[in-house]
Parts: sequence; structure tokens; C-alpha cells
Amino acid sequence: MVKITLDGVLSDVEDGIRLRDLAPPDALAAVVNGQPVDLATVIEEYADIHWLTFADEVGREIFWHSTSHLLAHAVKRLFPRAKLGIGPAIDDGFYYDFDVDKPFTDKDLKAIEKEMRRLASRGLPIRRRIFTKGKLEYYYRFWGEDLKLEIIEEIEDAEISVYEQDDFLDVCRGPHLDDTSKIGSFKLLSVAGAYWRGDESRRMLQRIYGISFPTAEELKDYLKRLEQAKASDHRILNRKLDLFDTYEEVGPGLILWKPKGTILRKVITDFWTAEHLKRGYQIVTSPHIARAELWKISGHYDYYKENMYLTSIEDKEYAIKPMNCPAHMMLYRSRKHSYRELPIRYAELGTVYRNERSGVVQGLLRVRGFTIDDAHIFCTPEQAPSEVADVLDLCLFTIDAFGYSDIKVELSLWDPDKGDKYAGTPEKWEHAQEVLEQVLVEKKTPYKRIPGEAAFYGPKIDIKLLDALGRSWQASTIQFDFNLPERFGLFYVGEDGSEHEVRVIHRAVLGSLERFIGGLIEHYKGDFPLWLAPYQVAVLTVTDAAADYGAEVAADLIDSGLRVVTDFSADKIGAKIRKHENQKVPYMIILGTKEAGQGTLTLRRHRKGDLGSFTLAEALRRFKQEIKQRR
RNA sequence: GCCGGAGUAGCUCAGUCGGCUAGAGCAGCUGUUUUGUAAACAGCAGGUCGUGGGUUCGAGUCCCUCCUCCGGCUCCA
Repeated sequence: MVKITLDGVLSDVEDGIRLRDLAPPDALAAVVNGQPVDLATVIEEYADIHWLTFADEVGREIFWHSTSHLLAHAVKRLFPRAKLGIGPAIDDGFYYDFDVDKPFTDKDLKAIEKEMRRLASRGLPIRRRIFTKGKLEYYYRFWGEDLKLEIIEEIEDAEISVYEQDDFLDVCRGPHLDDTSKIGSFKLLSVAGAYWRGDESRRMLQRIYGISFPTAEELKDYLKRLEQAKASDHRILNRKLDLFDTYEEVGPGLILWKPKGTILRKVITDFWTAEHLKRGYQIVTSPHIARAELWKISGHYDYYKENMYLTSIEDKEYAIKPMNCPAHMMLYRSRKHSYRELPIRYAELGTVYRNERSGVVQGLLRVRGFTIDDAHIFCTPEQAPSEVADVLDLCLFTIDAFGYSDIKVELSLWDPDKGDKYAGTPEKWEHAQEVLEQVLVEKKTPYKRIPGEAAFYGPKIDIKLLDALGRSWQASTIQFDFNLPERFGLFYVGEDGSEHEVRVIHRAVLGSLERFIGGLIEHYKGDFPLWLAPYQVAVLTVTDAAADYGAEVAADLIDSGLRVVTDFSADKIGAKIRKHENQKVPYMIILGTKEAGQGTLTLRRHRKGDLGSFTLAEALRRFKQEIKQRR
């Protein structure tokens, strides 16, 4: 007999029993003494067992990984000459990379899916086996699987586990499902080129992406969610909202903001400016181009030249600015500073241009010209903790104002083993990292430490927003910069009368305004809260007889600071309502002869419908209240 | 930059195997209608089929070049 703990309950089982014999029907695999294992595992000694189902992250990963093997199995049957790359589970499903002569077509995907279905329905047992490295090398060499050979060359162990189902075999750590029939429902979603090992200099493989679930219903739900996500794409919503546009003649990644988009930008930047002034920032403005010399001082000319647009003026080389930092450094350097003046906080909504590679530009999220809400804080090392705390506070306040309730915080640290790759002394790094981490702890902000992720110039905190559909968006960043003060020679005169290097904290709250607005459109699905909506109120008349009254009401609303659009056209009221519902205007004011006679107005809320009769004062009170609440 | 897919009216789309003058809905314009909470009616106008080249008696349709967009890879000092 062997003792086990099953879901916390201690009991005895027979020797040699397999997990499978104890497992409930929905168990995909198990965690035994902390290790995920197959259900075929034999219990030989004390085992603390927890079942893994599709509800567990690890369980899903195993499920998807097994589906990727099923995919590879099917591909090998239909395309015997295809060579196998890697096939992991990812956040949302799985992929498998293949080296094939001809890229897969949609028809191929259909055929592969059909073959997968056939293999799954056969209920093939999935078996773990141990091969010696030599035997596995021989096997893969025989089949010409050079990518697999490359992978196993890198495995140190003498014995390697493989998983086998029918005539298909794949080197794999596991664990896996024990039977292909458990893979209830799946779909191959797309095929794309992918470099072998993500290395551009190596051959391009064909990557097939897919998703799978235990039941057909779950798959259907997932596909429905995908559809919904597609419908909330900012590029699709923009067709109705009419905020921005791009033109082939203007160039890729260059956004033209239309009137309504420009209002939205202004609302956001007005909010931003007011908040920064309140918090002791000084707003500055820097030119769009600058001599190459400036970028040589900052180092961008050496490190970042490929992404910079260069031009020449009167035989002098100039660059269109890809960053705002150097200009702020120049402003600080323009005269000597006393410790008494610090901290100095320069903030700018600076538009920068970066030559992003042609294949990556996308909507508002990846563009070549964008405005960043940059600021640089110049302070003493002693002031750094409270400055970082204030910045974090500003970020969290702003994120909340824009309706995001979920965030993900990452703390990127250096890799002390690669000391020479970094600017700044180890003392500066240690101090800065401690400051950042201490602030996160004090503010009780959950965060993830990522050693080795810091840029060469300093450690940082990144804040990512999770939107209504659970997708994450890079927004705020708080970074120390040890490089620029050194390169520009930035000092302050201390209490002791001597010069000390100033500390620079570089931070952005919204990040790229373009990307932020793209995210905001998707987060709100185009239904902006009243304070953000480009047009807040539409004044609609039922008949021409109400036009004069409508003009009066509209003028009063505009006087009260509201953003108003009017429609006094000859359309029927239903058509006008439909038009403005489609444009997602938060409020409509409907005016007919009745309202004109009584001096009242009828309110309608977007998506809610008729709210009844109000006086202008009542309506204004309601608007003001809602704007104040920013909801 | 690389792999794959796509580009027909302002927008959404149809256009068969290469064969009559390239169609529809919405939007626009004109007229009629004066209307009460998600689409009044009629008429008109709108296209070098992304660009340039090629094949062909004949190209929106087939081939090549370039441009742009979409999905990925990669990049994000």
C-alpha cells in the first residue's frame, strides 16, 4: 500500500496504481508533489495529488500543447516532407512551426483540421517514452528532422522524454493528455510566417495558430468573443466615430486627426495639462527637428539612427526628433542649478517621429508619428523616493480617470552579471532599484519583478492597462536615466558648494497619445463617457417650427461649455435619432412645438432611450454632474 | 524588412469560365414631405476596378513591378 493525499485527504492505495485509475473524468493531468505529470504515472511512493482540469491555467496549457501535437501529427500525415519546428501552448491556444516547401493555404488548413478530427476521434493513446539522446538523434537524422536535431543538441541530459501517438513522435517534456479523444473541439485560426527561433537571419517557417477546448460549446463561445473583439477594434469603430484617418498619399503610420478626434485629443491633453500644473510640473515645448549634434550628444545618433528620419539643411545634418529627452536636457543645462531649486519637472506633449519598420505599423497602436506625454524630473538622490511616489500616484490617478480598473505593474531590473552593458555605477542602480521597489511596496501596488529587463540606461516601472476584453496596453512608464545626465553633464550645486550629478527620472503617463486613444476607443467600445465624448449633446428638431428654439437651446449649451452638434434638417425625428445613436453621441435633446411652447426640452440618453421632459437648468445640472464624475 | 492574404463609388459589398455600356445598399445632391424617440418618397450624380507594365482579338478577372491595408514574425537603444 502507498499513502497519498488527494485534494487534501490522506488515504491508502494499492501499489502500482496509476493516477488514471483515481482520476475524475475531467482531469487532464495532475500535479504530484508539486510536479505536473501525466495520468499514466504510476504511484510508487507517497504522493500529494491535485487534479488539473481545463479550469486551471496549467491544465489548459497541457490541453493546448497536446492539441499542437495533434496538429503536427496531422501535418506529418498530409505533408510527410514537412519538418517540425516547435509547437508550444501560448496564452490563447497554441501554434506549431513547420518547414515546408510551399506555404500552407486556407484549403490546407481545412484539410489538416479534418485529419486532426479523424485522429482525435480514433482515441489514440498518448504515451511518454524515454529515449537516449543518441537514439533520438539517430531517429531524427533518419527522418531528416534537422530542426528537431538542433533542439535536442542543446539538451544536456543523456535521456530525453518523447511523446508518441500512433506513428507520430515528438520530443517533449510534457505532460500531455493521455488520449487524443479528450481534445473535444478545435479550430485552426491562421497561418503566418515565423523565423526559426525568432532569428531574422534564419529560415522562415510556416506557423499555424489554433485554439481548442474540451467541448464544442466552449469553442463556439470563444469564437464569438473573437468576433466581438473584432467589432470593438478601434479601426472599425472609427468608421462610425470619424475620429482620424490615414491616406496612402500621406504615408503609412501617419495619422490625420479629424475634427472629432482633435476634440478628443484636446479633452485628454487639457486634463493632462491641468493635472500636471497642479502637481508642480512646468510645461515646455521643443522643436520637431534638431541638429545631428544634439543626437550625437544624447547617443541616439549611434544607437537609434536606423529609426531616425534624417535630413540636411544648408549642408548641416538634422534629425526629426524621435525623442523629447535631449531637448529637456538642454533646457536644464542652460544654466547652473542650486539644490534649492530641485526638483525641476519639465513636461511636454511632444510629437516624435520614428521610422518603424513597414510591416509593423498598425492602426493607432503602432505609428510613425505620435505624441508622447514625456516628462523629465531633475532631482537629488534624496528626493528620488518622493518623486517616484508622486509619479506613481499621478499614473494611478490618471488611469482611474480613464476608466481602467485593472492594471499590471512590472518592475524591470538589471542583470548584475552584465555590469558593463549598463550606463551608471552599480551604486546608482542599487539605489534606484530600491527606490522603485520601495515605492511599489509602500503604495501596496502588486508588481512583477523582471530581472534583466531594464534598459541599459536605468531600471523602470511599467504599468499596463487591462481593458474590458482583458487585453493589456502599455501606458505609463517610470524610468531612471543614468545615461543622459552623464552625456549632457548635468549637475546641481549642493549644500556643500560643490557640483553633484543630478538624478533624472524619465516618465510618461499615457505613453503615446495615439496608442492611448486607440486603446480608449476599444476599452469604451466607442461609447465614451460624457466628459470624453467629442460631441456631448445633439440638439434635434422634430419640425422646422422648432428650429429657432433649437438654435437658442444649442447656444445656451455651448455657452455652458458643452460640445454640441445640431441637426435641424428635414429628416424625420426617428432618422435623426438613429444617425446620432450610431455616432454614439451621449445625449440627444429633442425639440418640437411642445417644447418650444413650454420652454422645456426632452432628453434622450444614448443606448438608454427617452428620459422625459427637463428644463434647461435641470439638464445642465445633470450634464455637469456626469462630467464631474467622469463616467 | 520577411511570410501569407487583400485592394471594385465617400462607406459596406456583388461582379460566374477572360466576352455586351462594371452593379446594389448606405452616404451625397435636387425636389416633394413638416414629421414625436433607431432609416419618409422620388429623381440625379458618383468608378481610369490601388499603381505601372505584360499576355490576349478582348483584362475588374491571368502574369509581373511598386504602393497601401490586414494577420503574423521581428523590432521597441
